[in-house]
Amino acid sequence: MNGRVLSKKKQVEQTATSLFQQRGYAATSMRDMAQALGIEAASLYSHIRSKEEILQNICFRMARLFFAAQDEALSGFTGTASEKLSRAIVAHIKAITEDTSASAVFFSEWRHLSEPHLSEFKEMQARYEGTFREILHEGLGSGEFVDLDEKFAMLTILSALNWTHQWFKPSGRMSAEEIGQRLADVILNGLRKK
Amino acid sequence: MNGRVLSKKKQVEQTATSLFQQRGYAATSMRDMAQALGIEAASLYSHIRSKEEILQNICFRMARLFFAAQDEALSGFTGTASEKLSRAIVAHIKAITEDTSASAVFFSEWRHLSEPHLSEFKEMQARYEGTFREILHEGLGSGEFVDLDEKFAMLTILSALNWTHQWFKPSGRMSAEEIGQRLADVILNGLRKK
DNA sequence: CCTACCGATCGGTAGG
DNA sequence: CCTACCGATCGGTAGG
Repeated sequence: MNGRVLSKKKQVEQTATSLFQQRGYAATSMRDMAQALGIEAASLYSHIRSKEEILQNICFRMARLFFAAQDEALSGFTGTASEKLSRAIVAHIKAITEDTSASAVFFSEWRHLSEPHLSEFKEMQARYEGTFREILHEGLGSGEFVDLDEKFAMLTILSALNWTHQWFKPSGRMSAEEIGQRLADVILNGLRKK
Repeated sequence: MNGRVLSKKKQVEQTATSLFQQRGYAATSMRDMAQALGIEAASLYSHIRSKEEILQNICFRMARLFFAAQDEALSGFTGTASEKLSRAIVAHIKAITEDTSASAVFFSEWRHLSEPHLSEFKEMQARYEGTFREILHEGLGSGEFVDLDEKFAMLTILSALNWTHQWFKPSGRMSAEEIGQRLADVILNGLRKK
């Protein structure tokens, strides 16, 4: 166990993340995972308790990443709603790019969580989105933003951001921060040149 | 068979669409569908050839809807890139709102298509997205749009549009056309008041 | 980490 | 549209 070699449990989770991303949680069998790792299906249970436990770990670890990035970007920050929105967007992209595969699973597979995890997950999601809604509310109240339905705008912004995981390559020309800044810029100012 | 009663085959497809949307294709069993329809699983095969055939019908029917709306909006139309983009966006939203459940399945479950349908689907998807890319290319060349990566911008715009199926209610205050226009407006001009 | 195995469930067919 | 049933595969356990 050192920094260069992942623990077997981490290896299992990483392999599972990749397969869940490619085929979806329901369509990935324990035997698929075992084969990808070169072991027998039954051996997986030395490292994990159940298939769903892996999904839980992926989803809640990503949720923590999103909250940590958001908190860091906003706690103690005072500024206009535009500035806050911009910081929240950059933080969101930063969290996505930290693990694009886990993000894909987080966004698409959480519905396969069982109770009580499903309810807990939805609660966290609502809380996270709430921060965006508050920023939009502030900007609408101050007359900084154009007249828009808060929830409508929040969902549209987040869905625009959430496909970043599909094409982000850590080896690409732009850093996560640069991509986040450009996205924030287009969301605030639009595609059309002034 | 008249206009008021759906054929049994259409009933099966509609029930399947709803279940695929809620639980995903892989997690929906033929027995789930049968139960929702009040018949035995084996009886489904009087109306459909296989589970995947249903998915194929949903995905390719939606694809035809998207193309038809796009063609109607753009064929023979001459105008600025902004105007074209706006029309393409309204058409896209119109197609989504015609069947939000089928749209959800179209967007999320197409990866479960088998060959050769999967390749055909991807080809159509690339062709459809290509129209958006061309419009962006035109607007970038003419200096109408701010400097952006074409593919990046195309994917971001479409992902912002594609969550409309999540919250659109035909009974809501805004029509599909109005929603499309507002989305086009925000994409072109941004959230920030000028 | 393996062999051996469990009961449940899967998509689908035969024959009416 | 049903009963009866098929072989394959599922997540998971016992015991080493």
